[in-house]
Amino acid sequence: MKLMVIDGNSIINRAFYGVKPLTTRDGQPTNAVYGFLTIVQKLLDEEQPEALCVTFDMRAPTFRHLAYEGYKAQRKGMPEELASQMPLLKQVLDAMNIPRYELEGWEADDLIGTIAAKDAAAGWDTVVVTGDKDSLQLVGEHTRVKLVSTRMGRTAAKEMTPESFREEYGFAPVHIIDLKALMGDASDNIPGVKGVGEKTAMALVQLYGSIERLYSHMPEICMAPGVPAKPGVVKKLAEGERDARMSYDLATIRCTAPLAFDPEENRRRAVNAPALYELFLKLEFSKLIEKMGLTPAGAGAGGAAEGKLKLPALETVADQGRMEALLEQWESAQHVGVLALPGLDRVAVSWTDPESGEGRAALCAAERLEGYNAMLRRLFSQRIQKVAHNVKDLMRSLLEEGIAPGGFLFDTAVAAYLLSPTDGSYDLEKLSMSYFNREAPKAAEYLREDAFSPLSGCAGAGQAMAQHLSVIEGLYETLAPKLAELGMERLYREVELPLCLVLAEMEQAGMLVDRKALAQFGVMLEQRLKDGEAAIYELAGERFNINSTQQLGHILFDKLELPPVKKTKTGWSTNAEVLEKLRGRHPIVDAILEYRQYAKLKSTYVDGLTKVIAPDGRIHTSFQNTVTATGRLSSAEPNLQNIPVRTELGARLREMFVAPEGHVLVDADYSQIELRLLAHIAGDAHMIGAFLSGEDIHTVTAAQVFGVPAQEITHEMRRRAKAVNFGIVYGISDFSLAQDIGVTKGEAKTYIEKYLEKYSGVRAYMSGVVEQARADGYVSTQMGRRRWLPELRSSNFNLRSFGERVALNMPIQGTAADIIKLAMIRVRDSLRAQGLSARLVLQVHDELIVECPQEEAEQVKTLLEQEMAAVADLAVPLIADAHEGRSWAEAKA
DNA sequence: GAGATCACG
DNA sequence: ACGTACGTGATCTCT
Repeated sequence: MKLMVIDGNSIINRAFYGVKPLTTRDGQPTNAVYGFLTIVQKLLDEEQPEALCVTFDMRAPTFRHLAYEGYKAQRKGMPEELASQMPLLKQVLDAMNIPRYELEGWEADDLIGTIAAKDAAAGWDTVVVTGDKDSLQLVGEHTRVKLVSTRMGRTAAKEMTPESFREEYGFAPVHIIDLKALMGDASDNIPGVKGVGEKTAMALVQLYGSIERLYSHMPEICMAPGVPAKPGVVKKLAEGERDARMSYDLATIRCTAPLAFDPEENRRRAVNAPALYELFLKLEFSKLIEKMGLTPAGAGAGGAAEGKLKLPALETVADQGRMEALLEQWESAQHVGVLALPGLDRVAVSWTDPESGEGRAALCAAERLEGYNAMLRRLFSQRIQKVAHNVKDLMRSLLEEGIAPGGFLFDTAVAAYLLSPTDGSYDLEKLSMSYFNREAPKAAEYLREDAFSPLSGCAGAGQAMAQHLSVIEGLYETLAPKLAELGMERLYREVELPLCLVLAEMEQAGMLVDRKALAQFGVMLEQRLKDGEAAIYELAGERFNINSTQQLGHILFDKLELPPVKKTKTGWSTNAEVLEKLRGRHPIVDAILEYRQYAKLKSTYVDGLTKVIAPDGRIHTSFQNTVTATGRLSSAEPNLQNIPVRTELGARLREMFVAPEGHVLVDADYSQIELRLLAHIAGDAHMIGAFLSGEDIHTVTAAQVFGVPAQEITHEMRRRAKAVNFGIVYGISDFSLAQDIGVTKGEAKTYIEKYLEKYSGVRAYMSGVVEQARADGYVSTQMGRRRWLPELRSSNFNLRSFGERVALNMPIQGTAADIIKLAMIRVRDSLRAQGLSARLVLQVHDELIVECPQEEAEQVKTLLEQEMAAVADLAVPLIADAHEGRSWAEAKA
């Protein structure tokens, strides 16, 4: 029989510092509780103990629990974000029917020791789970310790048995008390013997074991082999004997706490599911609810928060007459909800019955209805106001069917994204849970291949669509007022929503690819890869998988004995930066760098892109408008926003993106948009002046930083100034700047100081925006886009620093994103208004690409430059430059 | 599924 | 005393 006892305080601490901040909607931190449950679940799976309990300290956490967080944490005691989670954890444990023990005046350690002792007496084994090395003294025949550590959100547990302990320390576990008696433990207020440190103490304990034996052998000590021959060790030991004995007592875990404990009473029990469900709802642990299959008490009874969702009565539209009647109702309804399958074979519509006020829904299927296509045209015209989830995708489907989309009133996915852009995903199941505490079926219910096949009984699929429509309706009611409340209505109505159509059109347009040229390029790369591979095997003296960083590391650092430069979590780093440093030490390094370049180009670009060329010879990316934390778009399947350009060979890929016969590509990009926005937002007079003068900003900055006239700026000085400019926008540190441009930390620091001295408005902005963000809990762009920053209130230094850098960067990157989004809408509308057949095909953050007939090129260039520049009225000029070419490579120049 | 690497702004 | 720049997506290896 085996009992697992968890050191509650220690593990919740590890969880708190190891798991990124997580809060409920109203700001209650929950990361420590969540992390605790994850850690415990993992260990339970591993150990499968018959019994389980948790111990807690009955007073403020001891210093040692916080010791690894540094003295600041010690001094202040437990941070509020953690303290507030303690009662929550206890509630969760109670709901899970896991016994917990705490005793006035006794530390968790002592309780654990007592429990282990009672287990042993009852013939049970004990597994102690803690993050705290002090407990190692308990390790014995019937007691193991699992030492838990968390790094970067990953938990690892190291198992300590008498054998593994002895292997690591060279003495029996119980002598860890003697070790502490000698060396002390500052974090635990154990003095130890003055003048004896870890080295001496280890040697002595390995030699003598207990201090008892040590003191009885005092005279021989100075001659003993292995003991550091420090003069006066004997004297110090003699003088410190009292301290040693006192420390011994302090370090000893007391296994005699007055605790009524019987392992039998701690056998694992089923959780109290309704209670746990309520609690997890409160904590917004929807994933855990799902994983544990929890359901509310008396399912269907309905809690208070569920009132917002009403399941509409569903009908299946059977004939054209009924459809006609419905369309009329929808046209006079204030709004309807729509949910369509990707191919538009089926569409479900929800609305409120004007007479009864009841929720209704109708399901229309292409296969069953004559005039289905005409119905779609009417449903998706301006005359019916529609609320949908992921409007862009729906519009794309419509465009593919040749139907002009109109009358879109609200997009629940985009709204949820604007309200909280860092949530990762916004599927209806998740939103239903987080906004209404209500489970929704998985979209797969109706997206499955056979969802509506007569064999599988399609009633379930229709019901699932109806349920999702009820979530869409509920979200519309809930999110629309929230957007207004947070001042994002205009951003929503004038940017995000109209952008959906622009993006849908761009996706549908796609970019033409020169398939043959791409294939040829691939053949050339293939050959170089083959040659490179052979050369590398030759230089290494063996064949191995060059793509495996592990195997490559072995070759470079073990076999060829090159000096490792940097570590990763799993071994020695072999990235380009490292290899660059090893250049010249062995010819294999250059060969690998080259090989890597070819491999990347071949697999990601040549092969990757070839795979996704559509039958029309074009590549249709998907623009994601609910992904980034700053408001930028992203591009996926394939990503067309990271096509190579920085190296000559890579840039050849852009020759493969071409315009059709008689057409050209026009590429227009903003000049230094982020730095211009920094100047504008910070209101920095000098930087504004620099932009107004029209000089090269990096050269001007170099002149400022290095204190020499602009004419005397060298290439290297400009390069460094450019790095400082970028660094500032990212929330710079001297260390990283030094790393980036290859100077010492001191020099980097001087550059930054000089920079901020000259651009004092920037300095003021940097401190101001962080301070404001701390007060508000968020940062925002000029158009009101928001990013919440719970990190700023974290007591974890790294997280807090990250929050500060984000606070600096997001308003700049985000405003640039807002600007180009607005520009896209204006450009698209102007192209139409001017009757041009030119169309937008790509956006790459500060760059727009238009495909147009050759004869429209001049007009399009002017239009792009003007519209893009006119979007924002800044304290500095906003400039866009356009070029044309037969390929993207040509047009970029 | 996570980590390492590398492509872009 | 901390660890080291913002924002993405794709591919490959390895568990």
